[in-house]
Amino acid sequence: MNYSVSEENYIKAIFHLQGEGETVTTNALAAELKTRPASVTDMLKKLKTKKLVNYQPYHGFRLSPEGKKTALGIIRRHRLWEYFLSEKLKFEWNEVHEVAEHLEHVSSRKLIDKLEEYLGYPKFDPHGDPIPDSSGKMESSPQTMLSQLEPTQTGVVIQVSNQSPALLELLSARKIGIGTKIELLRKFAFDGSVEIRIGRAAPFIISEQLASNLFIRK
Amino acid sequence: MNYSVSEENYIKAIFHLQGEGETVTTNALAAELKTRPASVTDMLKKLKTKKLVNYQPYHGFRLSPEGKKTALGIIRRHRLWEYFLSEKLKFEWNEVHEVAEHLEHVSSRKLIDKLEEYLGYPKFDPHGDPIPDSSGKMESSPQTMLSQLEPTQTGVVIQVSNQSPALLELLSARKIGIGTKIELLRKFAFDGSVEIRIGRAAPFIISEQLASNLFIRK
DNA sequence: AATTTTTTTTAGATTTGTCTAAATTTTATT
DNA sequence: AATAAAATTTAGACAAATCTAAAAAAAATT
Repeated sequence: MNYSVSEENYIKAIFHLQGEGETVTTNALAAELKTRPASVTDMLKKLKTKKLVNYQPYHGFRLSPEGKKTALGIIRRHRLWEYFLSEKLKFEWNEVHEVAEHLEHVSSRKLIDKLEEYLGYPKFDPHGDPIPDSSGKMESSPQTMLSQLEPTQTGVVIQVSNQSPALLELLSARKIGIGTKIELLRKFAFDGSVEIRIGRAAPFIISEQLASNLFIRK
Repeated sequence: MNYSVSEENYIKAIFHLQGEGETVTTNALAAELKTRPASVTDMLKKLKTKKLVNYQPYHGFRLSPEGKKTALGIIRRHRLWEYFLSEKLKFEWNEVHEVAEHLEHVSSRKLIDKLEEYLGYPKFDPHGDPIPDSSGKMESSPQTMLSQLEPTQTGVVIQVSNQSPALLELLSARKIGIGTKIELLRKFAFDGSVEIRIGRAAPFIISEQLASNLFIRK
């Protein structure tokens, strides 16, 4: 019922990699966790005996129902702390992830439930990712890619596709964050780049790659 | 500069045991940490190479200046979290300690400084213990034992001498906590017990032992 | 279908923190 | 001062989590 920090990190990483239906490979998980494939094999044997993964040697793995439930619990803790850091402690949007990586492993059930209550039962973290409730359910944010907006439509950023430092750095420089209202002015067919405007500031152009990593709600 | 959870627990325990001028013994520390004397010896060798303790085999030890600074940092984190849990998340007074034991090991400097700011720079935790500031300084609460009050004097509980579950349980049953206003009515010379009254409730008698573990401000 | 390449697992070592049992040192007692 | 008792350290073992290097299995290529 209670897992080590290391086990929790493996469970969380498998959850992120497995998505809807994919099986996860040893190498992929090793890359994700910046560890060695041999270490992954070792840990998977342990997680298998604990019935948290369905693992067949040489043929990849996915989380068991129990493993998935555990993963959602860890993600719940992570995202609630991110919300707390951002909303209450006024951390910058791109600083919360690293600190939450540590806080998420404090596994008091009561702590997390009371924290959630204190925060007012938020449904999304500062990156726009949904926060699972105490039973593991979460909203699937109805989202559109910015690049799919039509010219002169306006939307609010509700999510970014991932939290790589490179992306966060660029967003920070562009002054784009969750909640930012963006108006799409033109689309350039040549390279897919789009011209946007934020508030009354001067319009500017962002790459197709960036535009398709920003999810918005109209 | 950054220590493991285990190292931090040793440092904190040594700090509590060494008080003003005492040298700490291997057995005392083993008892405090619920571990074996041999384990303590092992860890002390490590802490010595890291220059956190002054340790002479067979002759006890105390924290070095660097070790003391580290201890105060850990205690600062612990007490700020206790304050947060009690004040913001509405934990019961006697529940905060255990959760804070885990939170205290999340060592982001920025997290703690921002938490302190958010909490309004509290000077005492819910047990009445002073919270070190970011440089390690803390107030030494000017305190009197309840048992030293004279009849009909009144005081406010500002600290309890320790946080043993047994004491906290008794205080909880007696409905006594930090901030409770107590009027001392009589002292019984035979066994040192004292009759007290809280607000307008019926007076009752507490043991000398309990009375001398409650620190009050007049 | 055979061979090469890639992926994954195994075998054995390492680090951290713990333990038990035995040896050593210090302290207390006669 | 000698001896007994208590405290402490050493020696050697173990579990968790990691690693490197080698072996084995699967996938890709010829």
